Amino acid sequence: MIARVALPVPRAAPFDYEVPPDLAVAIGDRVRVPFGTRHMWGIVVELAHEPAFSGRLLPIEATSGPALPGSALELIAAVARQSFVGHGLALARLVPPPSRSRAREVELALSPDAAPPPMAALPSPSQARVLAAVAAGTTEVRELRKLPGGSRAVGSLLRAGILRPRRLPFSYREEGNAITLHPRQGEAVEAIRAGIGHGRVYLLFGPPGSGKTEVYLRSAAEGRTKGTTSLLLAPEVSLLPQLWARAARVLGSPPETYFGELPPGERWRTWDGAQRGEVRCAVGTRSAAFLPLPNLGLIVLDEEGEPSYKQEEMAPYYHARTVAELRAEREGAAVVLGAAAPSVETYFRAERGEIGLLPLPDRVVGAPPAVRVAPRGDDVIGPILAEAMGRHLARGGQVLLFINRRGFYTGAACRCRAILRCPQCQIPLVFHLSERAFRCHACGRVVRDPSCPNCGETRFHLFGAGTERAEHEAKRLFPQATVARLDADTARDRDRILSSVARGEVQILVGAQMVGKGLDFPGISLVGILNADQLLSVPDFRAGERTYQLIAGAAGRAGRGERPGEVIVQSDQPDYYAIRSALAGDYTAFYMEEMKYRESLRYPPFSRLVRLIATGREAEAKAGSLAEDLSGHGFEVLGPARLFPRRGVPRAQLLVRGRRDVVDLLAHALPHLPPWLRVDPDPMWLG
DNA sequence: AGCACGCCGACT
DNA sequence: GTCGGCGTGCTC
Repeated sequence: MIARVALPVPRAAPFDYEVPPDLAVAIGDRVRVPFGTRHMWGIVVELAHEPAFSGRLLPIEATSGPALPGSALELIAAVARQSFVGHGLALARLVPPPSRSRAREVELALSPDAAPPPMAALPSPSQARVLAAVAAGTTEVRELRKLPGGSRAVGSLLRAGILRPRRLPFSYREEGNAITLHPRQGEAVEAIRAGIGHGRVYLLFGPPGSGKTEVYLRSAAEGRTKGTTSLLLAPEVSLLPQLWARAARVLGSPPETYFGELPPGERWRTWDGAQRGEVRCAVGTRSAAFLPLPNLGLIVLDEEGEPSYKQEEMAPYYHARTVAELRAEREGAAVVLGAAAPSVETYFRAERGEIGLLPLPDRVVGAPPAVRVAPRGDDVIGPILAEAMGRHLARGGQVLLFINRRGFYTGAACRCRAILRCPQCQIPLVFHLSERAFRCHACGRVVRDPSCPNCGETRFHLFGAGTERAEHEAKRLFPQATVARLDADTARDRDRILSSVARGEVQILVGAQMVGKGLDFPGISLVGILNADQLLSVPDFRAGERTYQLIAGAAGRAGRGERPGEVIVQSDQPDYYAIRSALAGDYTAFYMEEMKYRESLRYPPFSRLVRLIATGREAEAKAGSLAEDLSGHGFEVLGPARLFPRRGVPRAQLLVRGRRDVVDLLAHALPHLPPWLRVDPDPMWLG
């Protein structure tokens, strides 16, 4: 018997190995094979009787059992093809390696009113200390081990079943109360229910507070009665706790979780549970789109326009939406794309009837917020916003301040007009107060005592504002208020920060990207968007769309409870269409203007773009000759354009513009990618 | 992706 | 003389 094994090497085709007679190997199994001078783990993609390779075959050495089912194998093969990556490499990056999950947190296994443990399990003094600490709220195993005799006691208490690993990654809880559906919500659930098993795709289009989440969850519950499984995706880990808690309420049992930063053991546990058919519902971020749930009935992408659904840092480049739609085609799952501000491409498809449009016109949670614009001026928090903050805080409301940059000052300029840049990446350095140092947001380099590369000056004019400066200003203006900051730098405390916001212990929350999305805190009555203009300063064809999404999304956080909401957008260009229509909450007005712009410059959805990135020495020259080559084959090529170097390595890019089939045509024209070239179909950003 | 093989510059 | 630079090419 011959097994074809996909290995994590650039080449697309699998390698043939002999299956030893005493080894049981199936398609989708992870196997260890000799490869050149070393050994590698790969995945069996095919079994055959005759080898396709004429040389001598080596035997498979070992197997660690099923890594994924055949359907997921084919799905990943399709994604690998579209992103010009070898099947084995894509598998290695998308399928988690088997890993034992070690308990990081524990909880008491017994409810307080349960029967006491039998005599044999009576705790020793050190066990008693551990139990007392757990009862007092210490759940981290690392902490418990520090107690006298703690290391051993935790182990024996786990073995005895008195403690158990805490599986639920979030402490956030939501009080359960049944919600009656609005008629339009009911119609949407009914439509989605009919699409389960038929691979239909829907845009669930409704303003913030129109009850989209309830529709997703009721649809998942409908699927459950039909015996199908569901996958609920959110664009950001910070949105998972609430989605998880609400899913647990509506579905009656907590869903599984899956996202990139999950500890390896937990990731594997969810993945393996899914392929064994033990998972009926999972929540996660974009990588969860690949979870091999059998009998998949529903995939939801909440806030489908969010760019974080696209993997763009590392190959394989994929969009969770296209993965979901591939699964709709192959597995019959219904796909629900939920958004208040959908991507222009998706709304275009809905308008043309390519996908179903399910509108939810009315807000069912709270009243629409009053939205005002205020000049930005020189203040981080201008007088109009400050006045409103004082007013809302005095009435016991919570305030959310949104700013799209991290750090304290976002730039430093020398007398000689030079801007302080990262010596490796060439992008402007950002001053962080927490470290009293400059940081490069591309490579993470920390620069403590910079000097101007031009004139040697060591003093700089610092300008611009990020989350740290906004936090500082909020504390200065309202010293009696508790201010918290949530951005990538404080993300490891995300759970704690969000819980204290939910409990009302935080009056002012300052945040970047991650707070602008679907967070649902009834106590937040005022949202301030500190610098709406900064959003537009990105020279990119999606800048308008992004501006609309961020303003509409942040505004949607206001007034979800009893108190009427208020939104203040600081901008010096309030008449720019993306800002004007976002202030009015009028997506279709934005869409019409945006479509004129996209059509005039033939940007998506009026074309399809593919981004080709060359890296290494002579990147620009190589990209240039590739451009000539592709033009000669009839492709419309833009560029080459030089990019900021990555880790000191020069980069250049080309854009290829074409019709729907441009990716297939390119794949034909570039059967063997040189190692210095990456291909990113349908890029989110062009820079 | 690694790692070996291979052919040209400065060193004990 | 050789130690080592990293340019090509192969791994079932």
